[in-house]
Amino acid sequence: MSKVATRFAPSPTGPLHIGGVRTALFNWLYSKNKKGTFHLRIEDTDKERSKDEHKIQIIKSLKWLGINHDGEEYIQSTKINDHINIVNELLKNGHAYKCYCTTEEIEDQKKRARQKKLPYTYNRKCREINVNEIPKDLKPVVRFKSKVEGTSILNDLVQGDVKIENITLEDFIILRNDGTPTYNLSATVDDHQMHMTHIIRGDDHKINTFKQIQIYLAMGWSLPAFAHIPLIHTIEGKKLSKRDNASTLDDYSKIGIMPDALRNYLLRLGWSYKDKEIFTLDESIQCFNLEGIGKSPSKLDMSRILSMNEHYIKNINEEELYNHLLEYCEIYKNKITTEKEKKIRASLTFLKNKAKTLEDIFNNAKYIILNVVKFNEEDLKLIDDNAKKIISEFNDKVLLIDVLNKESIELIINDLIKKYETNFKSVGQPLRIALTGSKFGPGLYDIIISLGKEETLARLKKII
RNA sequence: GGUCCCUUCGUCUAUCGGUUAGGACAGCUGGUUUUCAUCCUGCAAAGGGGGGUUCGAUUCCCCCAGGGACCGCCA
Repeated sequence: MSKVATRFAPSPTGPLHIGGVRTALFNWLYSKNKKGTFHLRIEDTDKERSKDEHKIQIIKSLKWLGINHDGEEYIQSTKINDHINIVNELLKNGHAYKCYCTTEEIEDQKKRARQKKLPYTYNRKCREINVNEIPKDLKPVVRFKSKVEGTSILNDLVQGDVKIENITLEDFIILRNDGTPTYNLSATVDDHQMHMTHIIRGDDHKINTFKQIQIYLAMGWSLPAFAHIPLIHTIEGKKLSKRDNASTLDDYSKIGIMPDALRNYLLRLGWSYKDKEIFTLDESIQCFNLEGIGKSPSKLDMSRILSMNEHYIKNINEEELYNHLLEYCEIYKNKITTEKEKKIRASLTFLKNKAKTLEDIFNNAKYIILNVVKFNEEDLKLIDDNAKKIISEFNDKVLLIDVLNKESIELIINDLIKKYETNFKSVGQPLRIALTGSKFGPGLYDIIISLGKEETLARLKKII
């Protein structure tokens, strides 16, 4: 048994979406579990739609998630000559033929089939074309001579044995009339030349697999194993498409989802290992297997992504969390300056307890990160004359104490509550607004301590 | 329409013929609490329908229904 080799083969015609990421993840995990290799192939043969920026985005996305490919990226467009050579061989050994039917002709047949409500397959007209019937002025396409009789069986590693009548497979085109090879041919040749042992891909490729197996057979190549994983559906139950919202990795990183959390979520979407929910990267490699992949499609559930992220926020060490936050804020929010760093680090323990995302942490920490406190009218109204009096008195008392800690602040607050015969809210809320510009956020004592005496007094002064 | 796949709480899933059908997320209670949360109690919530096989089916087989994928000179 040769060493396991898997690949992920996206086309750079759009940003990589979450379904593709999961396919990549499964391929990567499988190969790593088997101590094999994982490769990245860029299928950029659609010159019209392939964009370099998408290629870059794909590689960046995989890297962000911690998926690294072995070896160089395999660029499909550089192998076109190899593909064409195989087409010629297929032509030579009688497994393919030139087809002179025009697009108009084919379209017409399709239309007629639709009207009669019959399934359309190419009528194989050019299979046995006479030499003198060949139109001189037409450039032919090359079609693969599919089997007409018998049944093909795919021993799928996820779905089990899948049978199909060969007659339902049409003589698919392997070379266009402009001389370029098509997907099924190129992918097969590449997989063979890359020595892939396991092809793990979306369920939507199943028919392609039957076509591709025929090419392997015609060339006398040994077959890789195939596994078709169920697709991810939207909440409406439809295949995830590039047009769907929130389906690229960037959409998730933008709201402060961390790569490990998304990786863990994606792992458990359509795959299970008893009741285990949380997998470190190493554990996921250790535990991953094809048997655990479910057969039915699964729906994307944002609240689970969020709660997974929350779990990681609360459980990874704070050094690591801080680094994630630093990077996140720099890219999407406001950069955390070095002088703020100390304060943020010291406050992370309470900041993170109120957060599901890095964005939540940022929002909770805004009063530290931003230099200016922004107020809104509504909240400002809550600081009435009476409140100002309390704030002013609080200010005076803070001025007198040396050590600002929970006990000393609590003492002052409690005194004020007693003196004004009121409750915590009417003392705490105006103070909170004065200091942070918000009714919500971390605990008041935490806010004051994190700000420090000097900054606290400075902010209070602006209100009173 | 043809071919293929799928079907357990709202969602992700466990169960590999015998269970009070388990867990997680979301939901709803109650408690702690300094706003908002966290945290801790608890509750509710599922085998699409019909036939078989079997002493016994969520589990095996068949049919039906529902959902999905594919049906490009895109990949």
